[in-house]
This record gives sequence, structure tokens and C-alpha cells, in this order.
Amino acid sequence: MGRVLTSDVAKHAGQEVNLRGWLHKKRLIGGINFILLRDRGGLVQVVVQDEAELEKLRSLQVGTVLSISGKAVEEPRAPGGAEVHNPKITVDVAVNEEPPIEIDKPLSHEPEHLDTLFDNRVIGLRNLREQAIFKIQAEVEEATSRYLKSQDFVQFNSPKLLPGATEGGAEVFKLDYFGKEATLAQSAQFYKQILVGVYERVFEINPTYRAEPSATTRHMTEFITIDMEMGFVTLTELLDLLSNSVNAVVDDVWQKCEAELKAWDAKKPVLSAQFPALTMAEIHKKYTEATGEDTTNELDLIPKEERWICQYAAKELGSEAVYVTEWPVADAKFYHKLYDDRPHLAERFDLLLRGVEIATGSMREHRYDKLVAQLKEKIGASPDDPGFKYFLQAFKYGMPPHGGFGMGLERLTEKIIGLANVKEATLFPRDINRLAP
RNA sequence: GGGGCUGUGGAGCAGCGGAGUGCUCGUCUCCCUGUCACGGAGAAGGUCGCGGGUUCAAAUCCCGUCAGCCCCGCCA
Repeated sequence: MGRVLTSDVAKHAGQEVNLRGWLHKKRLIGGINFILLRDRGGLVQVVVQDEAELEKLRSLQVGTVLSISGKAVEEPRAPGGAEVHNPKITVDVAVNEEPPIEIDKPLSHEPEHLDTLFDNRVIGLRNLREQAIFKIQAEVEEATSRYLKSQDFVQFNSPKLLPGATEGGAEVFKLDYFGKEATLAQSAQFYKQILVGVYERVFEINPTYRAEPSATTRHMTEFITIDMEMGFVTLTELLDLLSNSVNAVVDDVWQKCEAELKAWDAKKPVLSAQFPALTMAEIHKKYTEATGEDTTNELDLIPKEERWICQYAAKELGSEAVYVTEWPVADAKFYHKLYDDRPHLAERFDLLLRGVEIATGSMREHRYDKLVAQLKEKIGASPDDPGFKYFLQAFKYGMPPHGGFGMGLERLTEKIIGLANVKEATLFPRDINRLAP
């Protein structure tokens, strides 16, 4: 007789079933005792009345691996409406050590408890509510892939070990590479653009590394980026595609992860079909008028402004997601395309969701001569530098107008669920202070 | 990197100059036949982050140091 999952016990009511899993909780009442068994399907209650069977579990801790055979029974008094009676218990792997944290009840996500949460991540992830986060994240990733593929995008994987110089801006990790210096990729930027010259529409979902000494609720040194790039498009078309992607992902997740979202009391984001777009200047003006705090000289949005404009968009524009467009050239990267008629502004945008920047994108300068000029002017780099040489080759031999974005998978998951810190939506977070587990 | 706050048994907290570091959860033993954060009785478990100083007396006040959290800068 094969193995039955805890989630299928109800379907086998009246039959003998074999279960395998972990001891999740013991509730010893006396003559009747309840133990919860956990497997990949979830939890099921096993009723133990035979003292000899119960004795096998004496002093064994949560986490003990068990095989249990017994009779599946429909029982309205049981959690989930079914349970297992008259179990024969086999202890496969005995656990005698008391676990460092209790996993049968919700783990605290209070900021001051996150260190404990991550120190004990290996065990804490066995908590059903913690697992739910990463089931949702897996579905976000899956839904993103599915949507982009439906729009003719080709998935790729770019190298994360790169030669010294890169796009500039953020700090990079340096490492020894057989006596030479290498860096960890701070984005797939150059590779995805290069691949527009091959496939027109491409994306990857892979790790990204930033050596920023940031200590915030939004930053990590390693995170997963959904990087996409598409050719023969305008900024408007790019924004539409991103709106469509996020809508598709949210709809999909709400359809497939109902139980997991409920565990976090997640509220489905209110999103318009195409997200509203406000220019940087408009937002500064509105914020300054509304709060009296003058931000009109800022290049970027300050975090308070990001939160404020999201509330404004939710209330006035019917969308919890909002684009910020028309960025000052002073804050632009060398590969960003400037507006031809207004060269003080870049065709760049951020996507804000529920107060946090979840994606950044732009149209790219696709004309070789202009791109080389911007490279020299913006970061003083040589087109012959090994970090830029191959990137520029693509342009030398023909690149169409194109643009793309990078979206943080963990930030997207965080905001979909309604968590407060990006690390809560990261399996094993890496930040300035944490490199393990 | 700058500013603020916090470190007390395995987890979460209280005590904030004076008697024996107290509580909740967990762990162990015993009782309990429908629990579901079960309940009841008992027990074990702490150099109060670390170092120095002030004081008759320091978990408590001061200085340093280490660790963590939040905000800012930067970004996904």
C-alpha cells in the first residue's frame, strides 16, 4: 500500500492509510492523545489511544520523522475534518534535542525578532506560515515566466562572474579569480540588452549582487531580479507590458495561493489595467503642496515621498501601483535614453507598489555614437574597457530602439503579501551583517 | 557611512541603585478520553552581551566595545 499525504486523508476515509512525515505537535490529554503529523501536504491529526504506541514517542521532540499507518476517519471535530485512528507508529529518525524555537504557532516577525527568525531559519521554515511565503514567491516567479513567455519572451541565464568594470553606480563585490580580479554581477543589464539583438524579447530571473552597506527594510546584498528587455518598442509600450505582467501575476497568485495568502491575511492589491504614471516633477509638486516639505530640488523621490505618492495613487487614481516618469538626467545611467526634445530628462521610470520601489526601467540609448558619448561623459569610461567593449559591440553592429526593467522578486513578494521587510520574503537573506545560514 | 533605540534561562518579556533576578511559552516527571496556543501539579535551566569605572551596594548609573533593530543616504 502506497503512501498517502496528510492532505488526502479525508479522501481515504474508511480505509487504512500509510503516512510519512514529521512530528509537528503533541497534545497529550490522557486516555486520548492527539499528535500532528506534517508532510508536504500540510498537517493531519492522529489520535493515539494505545499506550504502547504513545510510549514510542516519549521524550521525542518535534521534528522526529515518523511512519504512521492507521485508519482514515472523517471527523468534524478534527482540524481539517479528518484524522487517523488506531495508528501503528514507527520512529524513523528520533529527535531528542529540544528545537531552538517553537514552530507549531506563528513565528514573530516583529523587527526586533527578525534576527532570531533568521538565526533559526532552518527550523523556522518548517512552520506552515513561513512556508507559505515561499510557495507564494515560487508562484510569483512561475506566473511571471508564464506571462512573459506568452508574450514571446525567451528566458535566458547570464553569467554572474564578470570582469572588473561594470555599469557603475552601485558598489560591486570583488573577488579573486585565479589571480585576477573579478566582480559579482550587480545586474544582468548588459547581457539582456545584448540579447535583444538576438531574440528581441528576453528575460531572466536570477540573483544579483550589490555591495552597498545598506541597513534598511528594503536592501540586501543578494537578491533575485526579474530582468526583462524588449526591442522595437516605445516607453508607453514598455509601461503597458509591465502593468500587464504585474496584473497577470497578482491574478494568478490570488487564484492559486488562496490558503497561503490567507495565512498572512494578504489583501489583493487594487490595480488599474494600466498603472497611472506621474512625472518626478509632478510628484515633487504634489508632495510639497500637500506636506509643506519642499522636495522640488531632489533628484530622486525620498522614501517618505514614495510612501505618500502610493497612498495618493490608491486614493485618487484607483491603483496601489504607480509609475514615476521623466527622471532628471543628472540621476540617469549612461545607457539610459534621454528624451530627444528634452535632453535634461531621461526616459526612465520606477514602479512603486504599496510605498516601495519594486522595479526600475528605462528606454535605452540604442545609437552607438550617442551611447559611447554618454559612457565617456557620465562615467569617464573607455569603450575599450573589457567591462564595456563587448556590450558596445552589439550596438556597433545594430541595435533597435529598446527598453526594459528590473523587478525585485523579494520586494514584489513582500508587497503582495503585505510584509514590512524584504528579508521576511527571502529564504536565507544576505545583508551587510548576515552571511549565514 | 550618519542618527536613534535595544541586549536579562532555549523563545518572548518584566525588573531600571538596596531582601532570594520575576512572568509567559517551551523542556522533563506525574495526573487528565475530543484536544486544536488543551488544562492541572511539580522540577530543571541564568557568569543579567563583553570590558572597565562610580558606589557601602550595580541587571539597574557612567565610559568603552560588540551585536541587533529602526530611520536617513543608496537602490530592486
